[in-house]
Amino acid sequence: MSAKETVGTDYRATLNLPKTEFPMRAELPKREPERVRFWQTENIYQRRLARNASNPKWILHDGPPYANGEVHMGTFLNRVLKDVFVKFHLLDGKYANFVPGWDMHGLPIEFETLRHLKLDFRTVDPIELRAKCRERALYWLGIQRDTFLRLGEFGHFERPYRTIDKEFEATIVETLGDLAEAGQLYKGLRSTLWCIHDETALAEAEIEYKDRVSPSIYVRFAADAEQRADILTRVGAAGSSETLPLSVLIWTTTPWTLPANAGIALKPEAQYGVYRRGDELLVVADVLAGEVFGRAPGPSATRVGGGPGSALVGAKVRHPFMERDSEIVGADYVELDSGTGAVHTAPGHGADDFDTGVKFGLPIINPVDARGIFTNEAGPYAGLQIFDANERIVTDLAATGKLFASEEYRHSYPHCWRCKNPVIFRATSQWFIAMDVNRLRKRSAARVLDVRWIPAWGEGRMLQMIENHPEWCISRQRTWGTPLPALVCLDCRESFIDPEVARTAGRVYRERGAESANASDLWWTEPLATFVPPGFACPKCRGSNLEREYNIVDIWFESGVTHRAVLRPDPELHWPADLYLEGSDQYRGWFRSNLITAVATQGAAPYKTVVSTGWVVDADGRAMHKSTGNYVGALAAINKYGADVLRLWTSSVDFTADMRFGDTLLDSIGSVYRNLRYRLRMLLGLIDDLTPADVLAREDLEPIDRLALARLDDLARALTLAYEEFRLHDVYLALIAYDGEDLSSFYIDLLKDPMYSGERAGKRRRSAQSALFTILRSLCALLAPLLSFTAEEAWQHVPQRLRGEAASVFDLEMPRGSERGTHEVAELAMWARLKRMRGTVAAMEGMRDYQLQAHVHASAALEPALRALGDNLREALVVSAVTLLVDPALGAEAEPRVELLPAVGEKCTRCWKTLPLGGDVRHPLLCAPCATIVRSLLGE
RNA sequence: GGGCCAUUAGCUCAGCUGGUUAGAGCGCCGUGUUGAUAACGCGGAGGCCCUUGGUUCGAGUCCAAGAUGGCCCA
Repeated sequence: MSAKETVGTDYRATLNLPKTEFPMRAELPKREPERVRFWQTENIYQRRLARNASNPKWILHDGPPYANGEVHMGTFLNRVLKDVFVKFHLLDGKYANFVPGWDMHGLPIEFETLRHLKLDFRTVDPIELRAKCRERALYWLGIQRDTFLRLGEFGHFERPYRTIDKEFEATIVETLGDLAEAGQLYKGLRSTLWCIHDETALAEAEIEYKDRVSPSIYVRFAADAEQRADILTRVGAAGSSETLPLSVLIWTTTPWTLPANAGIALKPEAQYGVYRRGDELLVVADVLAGEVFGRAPGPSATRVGGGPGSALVGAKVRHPFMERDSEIVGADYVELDSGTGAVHTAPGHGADDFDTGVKFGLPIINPVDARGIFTNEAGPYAGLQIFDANERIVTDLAATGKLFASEEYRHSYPHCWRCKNPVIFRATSQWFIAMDVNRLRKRSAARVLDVRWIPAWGEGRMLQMIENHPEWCISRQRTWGTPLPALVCLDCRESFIDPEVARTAGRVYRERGAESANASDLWWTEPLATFVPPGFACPKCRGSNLEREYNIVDIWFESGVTHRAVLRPDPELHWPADLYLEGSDQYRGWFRSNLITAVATQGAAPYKTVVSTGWVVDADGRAMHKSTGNYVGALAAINKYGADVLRLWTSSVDFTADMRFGDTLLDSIGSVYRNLRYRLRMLLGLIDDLTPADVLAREDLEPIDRLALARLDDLARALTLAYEEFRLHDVYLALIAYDGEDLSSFYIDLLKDPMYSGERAGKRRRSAQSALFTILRSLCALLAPLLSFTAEEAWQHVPQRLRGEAASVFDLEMPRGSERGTHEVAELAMWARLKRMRGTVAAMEGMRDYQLQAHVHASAALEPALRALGDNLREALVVSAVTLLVDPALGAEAEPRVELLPAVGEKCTRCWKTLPLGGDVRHPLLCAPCATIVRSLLGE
C-alpha cells in the first residue's frame, strides 16, 4: 500500500479486509482427487494411527462388500458412515484401526466369470475356473477400492482382509471343525432347485421363469372303509351314505411328482365339504366345489357334511397307485383361487411341500435321480424319465378310475437359465448347522441382549431373526468357494466332517496355500492322505475306503466368520468389535451369521454395538434398480456433485430410515455446503495476518471473544457427543445452527468493524483473531470426519506458521469442550442474551446499525456484567454508541431493554460509524480513532 | 400373505416422558447492503402433523384399523 493512494477520501486501503487464497468455488470433482493423493502419499491415516498407538482401541469391523459390480449409492452411504465414525475416533485420539474387507467367493462371481469368459461349467476344470473367478473378483475389488478411496475413506487398504486369502479359507474350515466337534453340524435333506439336463443344483439367481404347458389333472385319493368312517365322523356326516366310496380330490400340474406323494395339504381355516355326486363322495373346498365339479360331466352334487380344514388334519386316505397312505395336513399357503383346496404334497419335490413334510413328519420320498430318471422307489414307473412319465401316469390314473378330470394348463414355470430346460424341485442331501443342538438358538438370542442396537428396534428384529430362522444350510454344489472338509465312506455311504481333518485342511491352507492360485485348490489337487491321517476309519462302519466331498461352503458362512478370521488373530484389533455398521438387510445376513458362529465358538456376541441403516431410494421414494432406470452409481454421483456434498447429504438425512436421493435434493444440500464453505473462507480471510506470537491466551481475550469460545466449547461438546452416539443428523443440525446463527449472523458480523477498521496489530484485533483461529481450528477438526475434503482444504489454507505440527487436518485433536460448570452456563447465557439484543437492533426498520445508538436498560443485577463487557457491548449490538442504564423496575433476570435512538454525529468515511468528525484537520471525514490509525499508517 | 420400519411446510429434518399461536436449514418472495458480493444481513409467505376410529379435560405425540413406500421373508 502506498501512503499517497490513501490521501483524499478513499480510505479503503487502510482497512484490514479479509484475504485468503481459499477459493470461493469448490470445484469438488476436480480438486478432491488432489486431497486423496495428499492423504495417500503422506500416509496421513497411518501416521495419525501410529501417534494414537498407545491409546485405547476403537475397532469398527468392516462388513465385507461383495466383490462383484460397481459401487452403488447404498454402499456409498455405508462407506461414508463407517469412515465418518472411524475418523471421529481417530481425531479423538483413539487407536481407530480400520481394516476393510471383501467377500469374494460365491455363485454371483462364478456366474459372472462363466458368462464373461463364455465358459461352460461342465467342461471347465474346477481349478482353472477357480483361478478365473479369483481374477474376476480381484478385478472388482480394485474397482470398488478405488471408489472407496475416491470418496475419502481412511483405512488399511494396503492390507485388506479377503475371504479368498489362505488364512481366511483356513479359518473357515477350522471353524467348521470346531462346530463339528461340538456336534453342531449334521447332514440332512433339503429341497433344492435341480436341472436334470445339467445335473446340478441351481440357485434362485440361476432360474428364469417362462410359460410352459403342463397337464392339469384332478385326482381321486380314495379312502378305505376305516378311513372313510373317520373322515365322515370328522365332518359330522357319520351315518350318511356310508356305503358310497369317498375320495379327497387333489389338483396338480406335475403328475410325475405323484409317486412321491406323502400327504394332502388343506387350509386349516377354510371350509371343506363332503359332496355326494352320483355314486361317490368327494371332498373339496366349499368355495371351489362348483368350479371343480364343472370340469367333469356328471350329475349335480349335494353337500352331505363339512367342516374346517383343521378338522380333517390327521385323517388319511390311500395313495392312488402306491401301496401306502397319504396323510391330510394343514398348511397356510394353500390358496383357494384354483384347484380343489386340497394340495398334493410331495415333500421330496417342493420347498413348501418339504417344509410341511418336515413339520408333520411325512416321509420325504425322493424317487428321482440326478438325471431325472425314476428310481425303484417309484414303483411301476422306475426307469422312466420324469417328464416322459407324465403321460403314462395320467393314462394309468384314467384306467384305474382315479382321474376325475384332465386338461392342459399354461403357467409360469422355472427354467434353467443355462440350458433353458424346465427344472424340478428335488430333495438333496445338504450340510446344516443345528440351531437347537447345545441350545445354540437360545444362547444366541440371549446374547442379542448384550448388544447395543441402533436404532433400538434392531434388538427385537434380531431376536426374531434368531428365533424364527430355520436350520442354516451351509453346503453348496458349486466350484467358487471354500470346500467343506467333509469325507464320505465309500463302503457305507456315511458322510461326515471330522474335526481333525478340518483342522488339518486349515493347517495345509495356511502352510502351503501359496502353492496354487487359491489355497483351497489343494482340496482338489492334493492326495487324500494330505488331509487324512494313516489308519483313519469311517466313524460308522470303520471302513477305510474314504473319499472327499466337493461341496463348497455357503458364502454367508464365510462372511459369518470374519470376526474370527480378522479380529481375533490381529493384535492391532480386538474381539469383540466396538461396532458393526450395515444396512438393515443384514439382520438376516451378516449380523446374524456373525452372531451365530461367535456364540457357537466363543460363547459371546462379536460386537458391542450394531448400527443399521435404511435404504437409499430415488427422489420419489422408490427403490433404485438398474432395470427401472432410476439407479445411480456412486462414482457418477461423486463426479457430478463431489464427494463432500454427498458426504454432507448422508448427515442431512436420518440414515436409520429410507433416504431419498435426487438432483433437487442434492442441489439444496449444495447450498448448505456453500454456506459452510463461505464461512470457513471468511474465517481464513480474517486470520490471514495472524502469527503465533500474536495469539493471546484465552484469559487475556476481550470479554466477547471469551464468550464466543464458550459457545464454541458448547458446540464441541454437542458435536462430539453426537458423533460418539452415531447421531450424525444431530451433528448436521447443530453445525448448521452454529454456523448460521452464531458465527455468520452474529459473531463475524459484529467483528467486522473491529477487524476492518481497528488497529491492525492492536489488542482488540489480535484478541478477535485469536478466538477466530481457535474457532477455525476447532471447526476444521469437528468437520473433518464428515467434510474431510473441505476441512483439509481449509486447513491447508491456514498460514503455515499457524498450522504448526499439524500438516493435515487429521493431525488435529478433536476439541471436546470443557466441563460445563456454573461459569460456562453464565457465559452461554450472556452470549445468548447478546444475540437476542443484537436481534432487536437488526430487525429495526428504517434506520440501521451504525445510524443508531442504543440505551440499554438493564436490571441492577445484570448491569455489572454488561458493564464489564466494555466496548464489546456496543460491538455486539453493532451500533455507534451505547449508554448503559439501570432500570430498578426490572427483575434480576429480566431481559435488558434496548432502546434505539439516532446516533449523534456523522458517518465516518472509513469505519462508517456515526461519530463526531473533524477532530483532525488533515482528515476531516474521519472519526477520532480512524484518524489516529490513518495518521499512524501514513507516518504522519 | 407375515414380521419390522417410515409417513410433520415445495425439499431435508427437529419436535424428550401427551399441555398454551408446531420449529430449523435449503428453496421461494420482499428488502437492506455493496468492505464475506456467483456472497452477507433483515423480514415474509408457506403445515386437514398420511387417513379413519378410539383413550383423555387435552394427541403431531398413546392405542387400533387402513393407505402409501421400504427392508426381510413366504
